[in-house]
Amino acid sequence: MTALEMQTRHGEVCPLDTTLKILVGKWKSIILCRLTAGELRFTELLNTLPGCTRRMLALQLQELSQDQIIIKTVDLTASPIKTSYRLTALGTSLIPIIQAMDAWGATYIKTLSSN
Amino acid sequence: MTALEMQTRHGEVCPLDTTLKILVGKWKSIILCRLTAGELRFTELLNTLPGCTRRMLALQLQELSQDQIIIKTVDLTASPIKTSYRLTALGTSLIPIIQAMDAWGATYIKTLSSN
DNA sequence: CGGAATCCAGTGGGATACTG
DNA sequence: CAGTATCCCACTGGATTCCG
Repeated sequence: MTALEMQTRHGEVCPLDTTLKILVGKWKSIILCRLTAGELRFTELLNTLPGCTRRMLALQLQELSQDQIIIKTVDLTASPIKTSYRLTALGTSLIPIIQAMDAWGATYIKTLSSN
Repeated sequence: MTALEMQTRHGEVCPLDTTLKILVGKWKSIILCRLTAGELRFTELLNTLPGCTRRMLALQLQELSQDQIIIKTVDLTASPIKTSYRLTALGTSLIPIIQAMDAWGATYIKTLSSN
């Protein structure tokens, strides 16, 4: 089920929650950070995520795809088959927010660390 | 445990994840929306959150307090005792991000609904 | 009034193994 | 190479009850 379906199914829809549901997941935020730089292959992505298993990466990519934040393209002419992932227009429109949250988090960490 | 402790405990710290951990919780985003308008009492807050139990509200407020996003003040001279919650400076600095995410979510919902 | 304690169900995510 | 399938555990959040 997509994040939007999860929301609309139960009464009230808070747009803020919709956005949060899309971003939340063990590896989603960092995947989004990576894809901000451009298209990546499954294994390339995996290699930039130490500690992430293929299963988890596949799951998180699947959810982001269903929410139309990223898109997957498969090159069948290649051998072995190559699959690539990149941000959609919707995903790209999230970048400023991601950057703002990343910056806020960095400030937050510095503030609380200096106590 | 605070969101920051959760992060720093396990190796890598992604500031974006720190921010997300703070915002995620069944009622946190909507609580933050409410407190943006100003200070509120426990019961006042509860009344604006249909479906939220006292236990859940108390839990979410506790976590937000530990993360220093909101602050709780208790008026012992009143009878019955009154407790109020309001945003801290850190919490206030989150408002633009919250508004941006809310706006993005609204656009997202409209975009996907018109398919 | 504003919680805390206890119990319980659903789910996110880890380990491992298998596949087109 | 790029995934699925299974099993399992820990944690989030719900229901209910009790307390200062």
